Amino acid sequence: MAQRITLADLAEKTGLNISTVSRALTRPGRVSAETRRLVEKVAADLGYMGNIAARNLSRGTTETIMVLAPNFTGQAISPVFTEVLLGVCDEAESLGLSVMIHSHTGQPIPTADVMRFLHNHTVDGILLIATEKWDRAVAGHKDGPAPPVISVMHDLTSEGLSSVVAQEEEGFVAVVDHLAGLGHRSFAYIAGLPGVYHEVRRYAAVRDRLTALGLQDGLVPIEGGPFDLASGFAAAGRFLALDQRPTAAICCCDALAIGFMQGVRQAGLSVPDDVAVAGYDGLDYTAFITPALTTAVQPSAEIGRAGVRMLDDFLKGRITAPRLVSLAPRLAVRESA
Amino acid sequence: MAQRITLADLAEKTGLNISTVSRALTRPGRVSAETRRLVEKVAADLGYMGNIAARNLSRGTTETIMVLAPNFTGQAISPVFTEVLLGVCDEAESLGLSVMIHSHTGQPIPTADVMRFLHNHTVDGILLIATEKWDRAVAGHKDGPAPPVISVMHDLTSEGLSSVVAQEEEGFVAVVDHLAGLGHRSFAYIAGLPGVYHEVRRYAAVRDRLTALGLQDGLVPIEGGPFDLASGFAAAGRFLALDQRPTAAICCCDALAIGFMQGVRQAGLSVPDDVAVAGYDGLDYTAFITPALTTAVQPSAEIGRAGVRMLDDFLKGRITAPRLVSLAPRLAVRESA
DNA sequence: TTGTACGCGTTATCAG
DNA sequence: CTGATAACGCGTACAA
Repeated sequence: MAQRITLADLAEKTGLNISTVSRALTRPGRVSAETRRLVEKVAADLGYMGNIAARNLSRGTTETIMVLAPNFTGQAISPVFTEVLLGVCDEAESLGLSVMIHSHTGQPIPTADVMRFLHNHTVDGILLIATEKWDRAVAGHKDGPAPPVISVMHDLTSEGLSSVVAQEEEGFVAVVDHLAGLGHRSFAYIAGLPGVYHEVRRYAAVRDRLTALGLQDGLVPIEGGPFDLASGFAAAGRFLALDQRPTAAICCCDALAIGFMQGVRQAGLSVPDDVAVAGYDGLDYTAFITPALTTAVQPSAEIGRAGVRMLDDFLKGRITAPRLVSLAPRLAVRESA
Repeated sequence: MAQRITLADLAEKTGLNISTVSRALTRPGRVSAETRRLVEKVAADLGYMGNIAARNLSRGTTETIMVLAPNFTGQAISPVFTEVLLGVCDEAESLGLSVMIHSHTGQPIPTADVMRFLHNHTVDGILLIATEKWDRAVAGHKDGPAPPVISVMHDLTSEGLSSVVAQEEEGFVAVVDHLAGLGHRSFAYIAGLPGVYHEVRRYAAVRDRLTALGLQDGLVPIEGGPFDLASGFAAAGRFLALDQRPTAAICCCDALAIGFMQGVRQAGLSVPDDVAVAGYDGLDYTAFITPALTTAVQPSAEIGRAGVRMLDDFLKGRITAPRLVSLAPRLAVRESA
């Protein structure tokens, strides 16, 4: 590679001191207009590009954030994460931040390994996506201030981490209300992975809302599994085997819903006539299948954006105490329910 | 943050010289077993983590690659890119490479801007995803050796860039043959974005194969658009307006196919009875919709992996001349055709 | 095998 | 406003 041109070269060609050249390039206001123009011209002529590695070392900062995606190296990455990632990249770019992506399979996430990226100056901050657990003790901020780590799609404020999440409960309340409004009185709940944050919260939201409506006796939890299509398909089998089939199915997420619909329809049931189906997430393609899926659309990309903004605020020292931002989903009523 | 511990600290605690400590950590074989253990112990005790920024500067390398995703900041990111990204992260991790992700909206891609990431030592190499154009002249390797840039999902060997692609032609040949084998004699082709690499190649493949079969007169190209669901839906309208509707529709990609199916079915047509539909890509959810989509499944993740391997080989000097790797898709025959 | 000394390219401090 | 100089922390010829 070329990359010979350094500040020293510019200093030589301009006859200025290397420090002046550096200043002219990074704090244009701190030098005379004349010097500035000169430096800029010579820099352009010589094709100066700088050396990020050197800058990082000298400044002690990288202007880079890392996003940690779970199960990325698995069967299929959730389209939801993709959306979040989109928002992350978008916002990061407009804030002048670079983004590094790192996948991890472990749940709970290896906290120490994550902190290492901060300590060894690989990145300035980290965005956790849908991370189940965070141990503030092993992270080393048991009683000290929180590190530049933000949790997205999972409320980790209890561990001292600022978080941005969707109001999942609201989403499921809307789903339940919609279904109840349609006259349904029996509800299957197609579960996600047992014990997992999202699964627990969503089921609780459904159960509580049904209880509030006096409909709790109509709730039939059905084992689902990982948040994917195949699990939904498998759940359909369990649903079909029921003696008394509920007239509505509330799925923990869209992928489960799609798989579920496929399963019941293959068995000859009609959606929504025999069983109404609703999901959660709002994946784009749910609007383009037949029947189009009724689902609570969460602002995934916006969640990513908000996470990056929060991280940036944190890095710039604009916020210091853990904060929680939660964004509202909206119900998209379509054909399936 | 803590991060005080440096090699100098270890040197002090062990009584060894800083360079010995450095060696013990990076070339364990070049020091005595005793020193090595001592250093490792002290390093562990003090919680030494190193400083990546310093290492990068000193070594002149970052052990990081950048993947450039197009249109990432747009409507919806293609699930195909997500798959590729998955493979990239997977392989990069096993090769000890970090990955940075950067989106760009411009087509053609701003070659100079990309080269800058290399010259300023932000990353060691770059993976271009589905990049339409690359100008070797502005990239600065008109007649010199190629830079550490690999193109994925788009053959750019003509511009001197090693590339890894899917055998799209084979995929569409398989689709055409399958449809013809089913007895179809008239074929709608739902196009992608006009002029774009994939669109051009795929249409040509369909047309050529149909011609080879003597069926070229049955080909009816229909305007589609961007590779998304909405474009497919819109294309369905044009298809429906045809005087003589073909009995089969070959779509430039799965998203177009899904949207198209949705459109024709809403109009009361049956798939595959009134019109058989086939796609290309093999998105996972195409198997879980009704009717399940017949499509050519390309090994997207593997393409990402191969791209990273190739880039790594390039960086390690194992390969130097531009190379082309192309992976075969396989036809998944399902319900839609 | 270990130590010395310098280079990597920038930024920042502190005079001038 | 500009210049000299000292970090930044690590890698590595070269010498011992």
